[in-house]
Amino acid sequence: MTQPPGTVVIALAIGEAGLADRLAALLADIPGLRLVAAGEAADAVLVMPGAAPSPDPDSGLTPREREVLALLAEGASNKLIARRLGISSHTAKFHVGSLLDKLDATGRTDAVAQAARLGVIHL
Amino acid sequence: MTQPPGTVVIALAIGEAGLADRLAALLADIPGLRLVAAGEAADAVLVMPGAAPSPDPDSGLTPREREVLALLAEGASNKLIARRLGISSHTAKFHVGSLLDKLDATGRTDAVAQAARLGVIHL
DNA sequence: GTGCCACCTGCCCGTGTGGGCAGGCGGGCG
DNA sequence: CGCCCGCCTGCCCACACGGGCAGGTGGCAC
Repeated sequence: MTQPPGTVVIALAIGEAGLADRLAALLADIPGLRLVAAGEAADAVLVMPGAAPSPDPDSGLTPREREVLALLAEGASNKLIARRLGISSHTAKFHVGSLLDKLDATGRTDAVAQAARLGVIHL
Repeated sequence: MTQPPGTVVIALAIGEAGLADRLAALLADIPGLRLVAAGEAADAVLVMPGAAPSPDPDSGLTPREREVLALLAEGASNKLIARRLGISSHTAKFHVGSLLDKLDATGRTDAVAQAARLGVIHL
């Protein structure tokens, strides 16, 4: 059987049999798209929703704190954060302190690591 | 617009724009299947294959440097690192400095973030 | 009006950080 | 032997950081 040029090959990695069967049936006769065969590489994979990275948890951070956190994750000093956001370094430090409290971190380094672990930021 | 009973809702989590567009187009006109709307839960998610974390690149770090990096990622100070590894804080600082050089980081916070991005450590 | 929240600002102080300088040792290799 | 590498150690210095204290404004809800 010849492969139509430009066909997208999809693998099914769905643990729920009912959903897997329904998806297989729905995708079976779509021109330009087909299910992966054994031993073949797929272009994309259908998985259950829980397998995707969790959405950013809120963590109760204010918008400003999120801005500061993003700059922290770039290794920015308080001075640089202040300059970037157009605020005083004292204010930057204030927000850093709030982040440390909310993320239960011992310092900025720990805050960035913890935020990444929690999925609050993506490095 | 009423929802047809039993429609499968699919979310697209494809980083490659070309592939994402093609999949969106292919899936758009399938009866019994539709793409997820904003703020809506999906039944299944289409992702790129091989989304697993890349293997740890070596990055040319010595064993000691790796030990220090792991402690850095816990937010440890040089003093704490020294105590943990049974060395002087000067030596701990020396290794931190080497890490900054090798990871091309501006400081310890940047080193941890960069190491995580590179897959050298896992947070 | 009051209280809460987010954001802003300044100062003080002790500790931490990063970069520089110096030195050393042991092990492996040519 | 000399060289390289990894690891260790000390000192000096300027700057950064974190925690504490104090103050302020504006917006919003009750």
